[in-house]
Amino acid sequence: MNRSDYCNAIREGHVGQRVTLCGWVNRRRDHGGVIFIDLRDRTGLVQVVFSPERHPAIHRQAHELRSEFVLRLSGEVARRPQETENPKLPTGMIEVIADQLEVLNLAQTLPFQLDEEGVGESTRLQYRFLDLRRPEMQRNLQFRHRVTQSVRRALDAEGFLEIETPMLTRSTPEGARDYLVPSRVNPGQFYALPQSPQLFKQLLMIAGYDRYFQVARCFRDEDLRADRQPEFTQVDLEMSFVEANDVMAITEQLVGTLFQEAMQQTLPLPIPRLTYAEAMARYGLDAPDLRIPLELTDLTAMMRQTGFKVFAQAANQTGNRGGRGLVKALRIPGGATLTRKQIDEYTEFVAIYGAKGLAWIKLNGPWQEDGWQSPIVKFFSAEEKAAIVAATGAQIGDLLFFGADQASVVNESLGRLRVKVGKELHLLNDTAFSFVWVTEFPLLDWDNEARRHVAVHHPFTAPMLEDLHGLDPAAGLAAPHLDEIRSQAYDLVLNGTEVGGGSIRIHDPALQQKMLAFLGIEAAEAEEKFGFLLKALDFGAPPHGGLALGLDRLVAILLGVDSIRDVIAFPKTQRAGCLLTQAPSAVDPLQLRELHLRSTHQPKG
RNA sequence: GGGGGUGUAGUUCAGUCGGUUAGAACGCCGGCCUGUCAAGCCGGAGGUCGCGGGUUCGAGCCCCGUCGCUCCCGCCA
Repeated sequence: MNRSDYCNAIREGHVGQRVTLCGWVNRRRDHGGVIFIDLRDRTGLVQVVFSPERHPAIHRQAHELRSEFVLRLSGEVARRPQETENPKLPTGMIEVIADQLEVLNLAQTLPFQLDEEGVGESTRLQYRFLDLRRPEMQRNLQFRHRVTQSVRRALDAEGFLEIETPMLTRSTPEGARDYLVPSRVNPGQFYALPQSPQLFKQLLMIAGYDRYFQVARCFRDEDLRADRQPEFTQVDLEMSFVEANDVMAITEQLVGTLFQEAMQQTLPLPIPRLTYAEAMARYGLDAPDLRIPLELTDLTAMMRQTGFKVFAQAANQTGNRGGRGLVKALRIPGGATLTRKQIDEYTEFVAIYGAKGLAWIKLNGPWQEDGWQSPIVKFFSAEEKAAIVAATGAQIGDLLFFGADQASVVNESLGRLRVKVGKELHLLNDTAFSFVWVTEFPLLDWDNEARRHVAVHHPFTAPMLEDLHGLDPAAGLAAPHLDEIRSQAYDLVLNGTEVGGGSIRIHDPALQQKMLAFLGIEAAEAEEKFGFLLKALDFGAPPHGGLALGLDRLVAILLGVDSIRDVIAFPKTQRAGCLLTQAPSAVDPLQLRELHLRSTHQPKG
């Protein structure tokens, strides 16, 4: 007696047929006489009827059924009697009249009801195997499967080869903290779990595989967020003999295919592009949410001479990139209706990002000077007011927020404020999914703690060659124009979240050496840590580049769920623990000894 | 490392100014019930108020510490 159909497959066309179904008791409705069971499997529900007249023995057995018992049953599919159809169920026109019933397993009362909303996440994670039975989680993981399969089909069709790379690899400097694995065979030595397959995919290009992809697990030992797990999945791809445009075109085709196949939607292509500089100027963030029709206005030039010291000081502050001063405005159309309390809340909000305050002007109108309501308006001349209006396009009824500080603080605080206000005032346009490419990222960033430059993307990212012209690493690391070099790196942004990123890589060994020199990595150190890659570059490395999509984030956004934990079968908590298995855990001292390890941890006592 | 939120029945929550025996809904158990689909009606059981300490005649409530979960900053692409 094997299963003939999934529960949700039964339709009116089956009426009169015998079916055999397997599944869980979703709900029991025992009328004393007739008993109804909703039988559930991963596809959905079907109503099963136990009739005391037609099958008395089976009916008596059905009294003993409880929620989540596992059943196999057979019966005839029947059209439901008139007036008892349930239009809310896809199977609501029919029911199965059970004539055979086998209880495959019993179930204790569940620690939570599967159909209850808002069950605490701790409980759900502790009993994840039950949580995953819920239709919402079934939907999420089944959708994720469709996305993954769609990726495989699309890339296979474009000639990409799926190749696996090692999980036990070597620790490399730069980037995130590694998860380490001690080597038993090599005392005192450690593998690292890969932060990404970056170096291996470059080696595959050098090896001539030309187009590679992998649905790759990546590991980073950093603090968690709603969209960050210690292990996560990337759709990782790399191509030879390409430029940035080629990688972006393939990615757009890939995303377009998965929208068609998994979302049944046609994604408008091509995806619009912004340069990093433009994104920062207009939106303050390198991952702008273009659904929000608000933009920042740069007032720095016009504020150099103002009598308002806070603005003048910021406007005249010099420095590299994020360190220079900036004065910017964010215009909120109709924002004059915001209350003082709301403005105070926004002031607290921007403080999170280092803003020391949040200046504002309400344009109450009618248009005249005393229509301006603001603690700072008294500092501005009539000319300055006119210039502010002209630059921002402010109209009566609007509110202007201002940021004046070093550039990184102004951009981040106003950029985040733009998103928050846009969402809270429901200013989003009706595009459900808004993709944008952000291109021409800076190559290097200054790390104040380490007192050296670090790669914004990673050390193998190719610079834009025109920016490199005439630049000499021997000129020293403090050379101010190092900050001006752009890279051939690009991020894919969806609804204000980075869902992918990549670059054209350096294939010229000399340029790669120069790059490492920019980063303050000595030749000997480079040889020790990246020697295998440097050597490979000497043996006929083709031009190549690629990209990685954050699958967890992408799937979460497409499903409209707030946390990537809801699209991962067995996620970890914010403390990087698993409530189901209790990982991580202490281990037997013998295991440690085999690994040549001793813990220095002192338990609190 | 830092800031915010939170923890009361199996679950989701309420619990007044510190004052009698800590409540509700759902779930669970028992009974009744032949067309329900959040079935219905009647009855019942169920509590280490996260944990530890303190203040008090008296603590779910106040104070200190601690643990878990969560959001954010730092960190991380």
